[in-house]
Amino acid sequence: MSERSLELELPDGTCLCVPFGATPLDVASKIGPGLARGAVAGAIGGRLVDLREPLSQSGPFRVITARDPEAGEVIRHSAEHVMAAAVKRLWPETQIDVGRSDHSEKFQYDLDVPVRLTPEHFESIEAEMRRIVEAQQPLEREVVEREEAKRLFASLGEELKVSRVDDIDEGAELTLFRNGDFVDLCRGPHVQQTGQIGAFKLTEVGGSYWRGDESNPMLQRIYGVAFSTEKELGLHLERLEQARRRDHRRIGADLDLFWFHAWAPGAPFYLPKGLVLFNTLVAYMRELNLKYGFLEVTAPLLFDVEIFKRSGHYEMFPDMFKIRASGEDAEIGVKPMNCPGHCLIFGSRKRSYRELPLRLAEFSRLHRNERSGTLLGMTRVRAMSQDDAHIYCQPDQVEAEMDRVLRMTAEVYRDLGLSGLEVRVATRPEQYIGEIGDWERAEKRLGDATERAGFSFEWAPGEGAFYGPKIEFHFRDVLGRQWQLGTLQMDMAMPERFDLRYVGADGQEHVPAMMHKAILGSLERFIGIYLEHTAGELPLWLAPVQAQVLPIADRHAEYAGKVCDVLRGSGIRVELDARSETLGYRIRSAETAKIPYILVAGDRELADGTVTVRRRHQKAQTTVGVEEACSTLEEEVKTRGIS
RNA sequence: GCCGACGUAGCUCAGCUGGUAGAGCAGCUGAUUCGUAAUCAGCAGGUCGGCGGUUCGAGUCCGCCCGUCGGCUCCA
Repeated sequence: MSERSLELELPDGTCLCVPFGATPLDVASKIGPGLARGAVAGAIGGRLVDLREPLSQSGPFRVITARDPEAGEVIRHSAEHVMAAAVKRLWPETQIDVGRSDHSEKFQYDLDVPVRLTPEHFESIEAEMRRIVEAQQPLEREVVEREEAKRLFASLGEELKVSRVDDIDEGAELTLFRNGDFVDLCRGPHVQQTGQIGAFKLTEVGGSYWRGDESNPMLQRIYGVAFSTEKELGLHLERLEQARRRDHRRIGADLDLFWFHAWAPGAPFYLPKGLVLFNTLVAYMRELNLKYGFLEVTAPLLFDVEIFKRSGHYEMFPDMFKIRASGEDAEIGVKPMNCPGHCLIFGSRKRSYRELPLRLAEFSRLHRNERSGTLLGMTRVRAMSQDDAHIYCQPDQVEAEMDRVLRMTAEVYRDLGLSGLEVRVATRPEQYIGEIGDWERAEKRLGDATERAGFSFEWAPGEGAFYGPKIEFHFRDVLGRQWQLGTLQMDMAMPERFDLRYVGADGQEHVPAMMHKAILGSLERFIGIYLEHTAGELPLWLAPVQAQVLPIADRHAEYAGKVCDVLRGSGIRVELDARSETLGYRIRSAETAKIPYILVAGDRELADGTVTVRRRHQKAQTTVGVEEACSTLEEEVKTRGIS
């Protein structure tokens, strides 16, 4: 291969030799004019390249067309420019800031617009966008010098953009993309002409701080989605509708699980059925605490804030503690976490190495003064409980304790049917306490333990807690959304801060190692996530009502009541629905309440001492003896059957 | 907290440019006694989120507050 040419390996296996500096569009034209017309980008070695960008390397090459999955991000990126152009046409004084870096799902633009934008403006912006799309404006790529770019943006009154140019590293090549009179600093890639943006829709508008900093003025951010076809847009909107139906706030209200009142923002009321779910989860975690050697405690709810000054939380979260009993000198705080209390328990008497590891678990309700704008149903609350525990051990026991927690974690996620886990090890953040060397050792120990437990993981640099690095478990739900659940964290600060010591085998005092563990995390948040994941169709062992007994007519009510008694005697949560409604009506009522089992009792069942069993969503039924139905349910509860 | 939208019966929503509220479902009562996703009839249910203002008159217009939702933790 000469220096003056590149060798491109095409998807069909053939090799194409092109001159150095040829563009993907040149290559596409060489292959065929139809392909060139349909091209939206090139890809070399899997990396997207703008059609107008000169190629500088050999390798596997593809032309991306509207049919390729990668086309979406190119189309969205170009739609983003079209949107900004449309807004500038409508309000010429608008200054543009920046768009989105990840176009895998949506696009956005931060703009300084002279009007307060509301969704009502979308129609006119979209109409303007449509005009630009229909005009099939070519997107032109241009390489410019830094000073030239600054002069250009200054002449256009784009002060925000001028300052963005200053942010870019010296020596980096600056490129502009133009369509019509719109010009933006941009790396691309972009479609050839705006007509390739098949379908788009603006979705949201909201504020965003200039450079993400709350002390800066606020710009307006418009979000949108774009696809190559109307059909894809339709599918996208359907997915949103599906997510809306699974919204845990809706399910929680429909199934009478929990409720919120304006007088306690961010603090759920658990209704009887919701509390069954909560309590069942706690009972399950208690079972595992016993199995894995965790000892449950309860520390006080209100504390002199001295404890949080000691732990370091007071300094980190100064707004978290805002209670003062009148006439008292001490500032009182409601506890936002359990660890300081557990440290007091550890320090309550002299500790021997013989009682280590000491694993203290607690389910107490915690209160955190989360900012009002961040509250969201059960998933972001101010009052919550965690399946929390703190482990105090000798330094040489840390590995074994990590392994123990990771085994427990794997067991919980398996029992709950949560797959699609992704694990991250989060390292030292900018604000931290302790020594860097200790941090690095702890980070490695966490990574190693994760691998020993059979999880693959990724590093999450700078995302650890201020007191130590942590393992984070992320779970992907059936709709593909990712949620953080459990964590295992090293704590390099608190044992010293609370002056914790144990007497070792050598008769000397030592500082214990400390770890924080939560597997479900906040139970409120977990319940919210799990309801969305399961669409409210909880497995039998967690269902607030496990079975509904339906007598066909009044004359069967007494027998149905007896069936209920038998099931209740075995600990099954059962309800009788003897309303004078048709059977079909009551079946529907039980199905929409997502009750796992419907047991019907009529003349035949009364005569034979049986019930007809209908599993949720299954039309097929079987008739079995009451005792048999009872033991089937008992077995399914016991084994925590998923479905 | 900041930006924006929204707040009408338990739920989902209607209520035009101001003239003192309406539906479906749920609930209750009665009839029906029924074999696997909605039987019929009737009844009841609302300080229109709260407070203040404009007006002869406010669910509707204006202001403040509360709540909920969407967004804000950047990075061509």
